[in-house]
Amino acid sequence: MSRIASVLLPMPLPEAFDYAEPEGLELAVGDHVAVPLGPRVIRGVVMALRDGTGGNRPLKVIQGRVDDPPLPPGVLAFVEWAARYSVDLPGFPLAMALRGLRHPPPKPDKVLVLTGTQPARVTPARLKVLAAAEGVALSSAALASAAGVSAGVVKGLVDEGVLAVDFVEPDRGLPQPDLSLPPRDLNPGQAACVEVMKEMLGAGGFQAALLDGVTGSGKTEVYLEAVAAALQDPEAQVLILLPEIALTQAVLARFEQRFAARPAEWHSGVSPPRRRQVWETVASGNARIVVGARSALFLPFKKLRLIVVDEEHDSSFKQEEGFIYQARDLAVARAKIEGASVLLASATPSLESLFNAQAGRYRWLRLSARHGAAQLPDIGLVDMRETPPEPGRWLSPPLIKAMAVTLHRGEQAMLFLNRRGYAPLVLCKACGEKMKSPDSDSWLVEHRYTGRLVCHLTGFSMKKPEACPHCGAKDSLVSIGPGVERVEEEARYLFPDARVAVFSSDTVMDAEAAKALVATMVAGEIDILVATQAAAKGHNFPNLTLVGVVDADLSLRGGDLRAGERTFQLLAQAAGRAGRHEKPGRALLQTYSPDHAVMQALKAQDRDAFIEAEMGMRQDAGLPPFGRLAAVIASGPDGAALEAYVEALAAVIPNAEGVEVFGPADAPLATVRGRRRKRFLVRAERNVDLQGFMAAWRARAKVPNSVRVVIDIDPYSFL
DNA sequence: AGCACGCCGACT
DNA sequence: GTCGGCGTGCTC
Repeated sequence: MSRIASVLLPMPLPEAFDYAEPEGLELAVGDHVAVPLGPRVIRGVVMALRDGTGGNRPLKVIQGRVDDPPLPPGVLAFVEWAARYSVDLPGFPLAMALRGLRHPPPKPDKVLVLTGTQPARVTPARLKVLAAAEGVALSSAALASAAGVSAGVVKGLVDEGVLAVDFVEPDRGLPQPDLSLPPRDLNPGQAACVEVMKEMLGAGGFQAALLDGVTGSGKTEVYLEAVAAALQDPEAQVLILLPEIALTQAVLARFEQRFAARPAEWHSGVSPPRRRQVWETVASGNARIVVGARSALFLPFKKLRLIVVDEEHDSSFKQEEGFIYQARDLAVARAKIEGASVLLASATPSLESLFNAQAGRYRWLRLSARHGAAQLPDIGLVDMRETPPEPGRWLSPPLIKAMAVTLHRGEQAMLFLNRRGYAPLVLCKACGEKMKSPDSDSWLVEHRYTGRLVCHLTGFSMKKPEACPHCGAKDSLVSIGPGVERVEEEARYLFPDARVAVFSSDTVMDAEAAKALVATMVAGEIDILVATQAAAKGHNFPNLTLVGVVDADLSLRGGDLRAGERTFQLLAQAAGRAGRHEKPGRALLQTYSPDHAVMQALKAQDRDAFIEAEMGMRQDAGLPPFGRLAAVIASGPDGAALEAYVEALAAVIPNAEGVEVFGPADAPLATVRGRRRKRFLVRAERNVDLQGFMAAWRARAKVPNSVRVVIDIDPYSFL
């Protein structure tokens, strides 16, 4: 009996395609295969096999098997689940699962080894080389430097046949974690959490827990021990998901300390050849611990037993472009598919996770005591109406005074402002024209370091003009509002002797630079650190005792669903920077609305009060986690075609119980990169099959060629 | 995503 | 008279 293989291709196709299994090739589900597609040959993955022939129309025949490690069943199921969940084409999540295979593995290293031949002439320099080469295989440059001789001496010996070129595989086997090392001392609260985790892992099958502990309460120790417990199974693998790569170095170091081996690392900063290596060691089961960003969820684990999602509330887990997904939710799904445990950890859990914990779907592990001698910082509000900064300045007198005291004591201060650049808006004081990006509605942000105006949405940038491009007035452009660069300027002016540095994605481009800056801060070589969100979490600065939040109201403005939640999280995290160690810390929040419930809850450090208020509000409005949201964003360069499509879509909204559709409206940024954007927002009851509704709706209207439609399940950014 | 097929402008 | 622009439609 011949067989039909259902082959999924990493391309925007609606479904897996059927191919005939060739004579004499025994395929298996998960195998990589090369298949003809139109005039080309594409690599795909066998999703299923069944007996049969093409029937009416003969099927094309699979060209052959590609010799890469097959995808395990868990990944295949996960890919299908993720596509259904995101209402998107299955080729996209498959492409993510194959990301490690796009590049060849690292090339073998060229090394020199002794052949046993004796040199014709023996010189002192040659003797040094022979001694250095004894029993090792080094590259010629490394050998020359180890022997302290020039490259010429080494080359001479190679030419004489004393040394021979050999090729060795670069270190493939990852160092294995040492599970015999003693755990760190845990306080009773931490020990209790670890016990629950051990119980969950012991019970087997899908289990979920929320590790809810204030900043500095020692969550990392808890999950390190949970990892140790999971790895008692000699084949088990664990995945630690982090919201951004700036955090990975610190976490990798903690694991290295605990297990005397560096975990495998997976994120956009890892080189393609290295990625392939990691992908293969994950597939073979040799990588026991993987630390990575959200895309690590698609790795081909052989026996995944535990997923830890650290800083689970962090909005960077939401992938907003291309294949749209919320990595925290997919982590739970992957754990379910694998029959593994998932641990969501945060000092400020998302309302969604708290909701699940309250409902008993997740075990709720609470850590309240701070680890060691560190104390919670004292949080104070600065009423900007009572004690405003001088005109054109952004730091209020109380904050400046606190900074002076801190610096005088030889301690460090951090000023936190979640805005890159110098000023978020430049306008002409003569005609009032606002500098905008030519192909988008967003304001151009002034960057003084580079002297340019930059659109943070599209990347457009231009030199700051001398005269207003609208009315031609000279020297009429004024910078409105603060960015980190401007706060840095003010800090330097106020404290000319202080060492001031900026931590933002403009000054700290990659993980290396982040590491270097953190080290400088820890070493006490910075007095005032001005930081955006990039530095709001994860690092331990022992001598940091003051955090000033320049604009605490920033995310309270605008009608965003999660604004209050985000502000609370951000400020709690930023405040948590101060006084992690022995020195008591202090946080000062500059606000124009000190009476706002969020500000009051923060000041009182009353998280429960905040959550209760916020949950009540969400419940009344039927918003997540009590209801579900989805967005449709249609965009295109042709305004008329877009309008027509959106009208057509509005006319065919399916009738469904418990679903409300709002729109079409201009998306808040109505033009991006020259494309107009329209948006529908869908609100559904919790029990509604939202994905089914969205898929059915979209299928009812033909999409014109110039229009692109994106469905965003559980949208975060309303822009 | 590619790649072909298909109808309208400046060239050997 | 052709070469080629990229619009649109298909790939088991």
